[in-house]
Amino acid sequence: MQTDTRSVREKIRAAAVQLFAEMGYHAAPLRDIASLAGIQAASIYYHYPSKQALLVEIMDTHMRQLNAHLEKILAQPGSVVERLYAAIASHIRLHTTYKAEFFIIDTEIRALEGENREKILALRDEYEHLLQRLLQEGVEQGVLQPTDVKVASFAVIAMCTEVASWFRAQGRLTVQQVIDIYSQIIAQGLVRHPERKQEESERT
Amino acid sequence: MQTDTRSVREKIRAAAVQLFAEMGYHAAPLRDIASLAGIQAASIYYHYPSKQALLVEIMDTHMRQLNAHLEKILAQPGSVVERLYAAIASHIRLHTTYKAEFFIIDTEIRALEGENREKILALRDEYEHLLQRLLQEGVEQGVLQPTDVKVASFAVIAMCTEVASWFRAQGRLTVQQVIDIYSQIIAQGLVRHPERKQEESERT
DNA sequence: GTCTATATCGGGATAGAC
DNA sequence: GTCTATCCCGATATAGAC
Repeated sequence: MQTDTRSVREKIRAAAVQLFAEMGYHAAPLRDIASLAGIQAASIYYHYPSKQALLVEIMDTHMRQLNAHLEKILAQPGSVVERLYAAIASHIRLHTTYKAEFFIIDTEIRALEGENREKILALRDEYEHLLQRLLQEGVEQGVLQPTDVKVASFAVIAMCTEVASWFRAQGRLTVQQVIDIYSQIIAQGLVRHPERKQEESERT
Repeated sequence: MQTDTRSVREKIRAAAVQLFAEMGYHAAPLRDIASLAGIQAASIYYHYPSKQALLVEIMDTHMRQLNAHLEKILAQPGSVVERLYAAIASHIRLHTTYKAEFFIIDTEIRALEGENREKILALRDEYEHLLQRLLQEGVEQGVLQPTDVKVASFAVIAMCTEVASWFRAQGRLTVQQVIDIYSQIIAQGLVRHPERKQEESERT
């Protein structure tokens, strides 16, 4: 046990992350956030102009981080499939490392007021577009299945995002194991096609 | 334009569904729900004991409906793969038909108080277990890829559930098209393996 | 920078008339 | 069954001392 060296601002933010995730934005009283941070409610206003500003900062920070990681991956050399695996790994790694933060992003978009909402949604759109561009490239190259790229991007993002809801750091699986399982599901699907040659799948 | 034949209770519930979905449970004032239903806020209490009861009824109804549909599908004859396709179709069909209701189920679990939360979570667990049993059977039969059945069930449910967030009835795709696209992604994955025979996939 | 005290408001819920 | 009127509480935010 050593003394807490985080700045008050950081403590407030961490407390907000915890309570927004546990109770939801509207249900989390500023007094409780302050209490968790070890100060009085009024003191928060020296560091943040409003409760809403706290929410926006949390969402903005990690959406930008998510986008930055994906941009870096897409800019790297390597095949579409390799970059897709890297994208999946990055998404899951961030969503497990910043579990609460991304859970908030995923569930509290509605709590954003006015232009804050537009701003965060624009970042989310950007992320989706980056992934869609990769998938599109793969489909055109013929290395990915011909599919609806928009829908496929939603599917991949949804399943990888939801890891933040159920993953437990001390649970049965490591992050790497989760990444491997998801990668395989996304790449090959669930249905086994043993030595498929010419014959069609049984699907109508 | 004909007269509204829905009971007042139904109107209240429909209004609650709309506003809970649009604004979130805590952000939706009972006065607005009443106004949408064409009555005064106090009149709601003749039909429902509390705001919370309204939320519980909405969630409970549709979680039970979802489970009932899946149970029926699993009890039918047919291969695991056929039943999996039927399960996906059922999930997506319900999540697009009752888009707002399932969006609420997906985002407002935290708003449930005390034992209400346990009750709804138990229903969700039940659904997951039903799907897991099907997947497990498929893996054991060798018709599904060897995978982590729990994680696979989360992945399938997450991606199919999120359809409720983006689907628009008047949008580019019909429900059936969405079902077909998702079925293919879940079954075969995104990576193409042209005439794969013995050679391994390029994945490390 | 943090505190105490408080302004101000909107929310769910209730009482009781009709 | 639905209304009007209102209770009562907890919420964000502000004022101003220290």
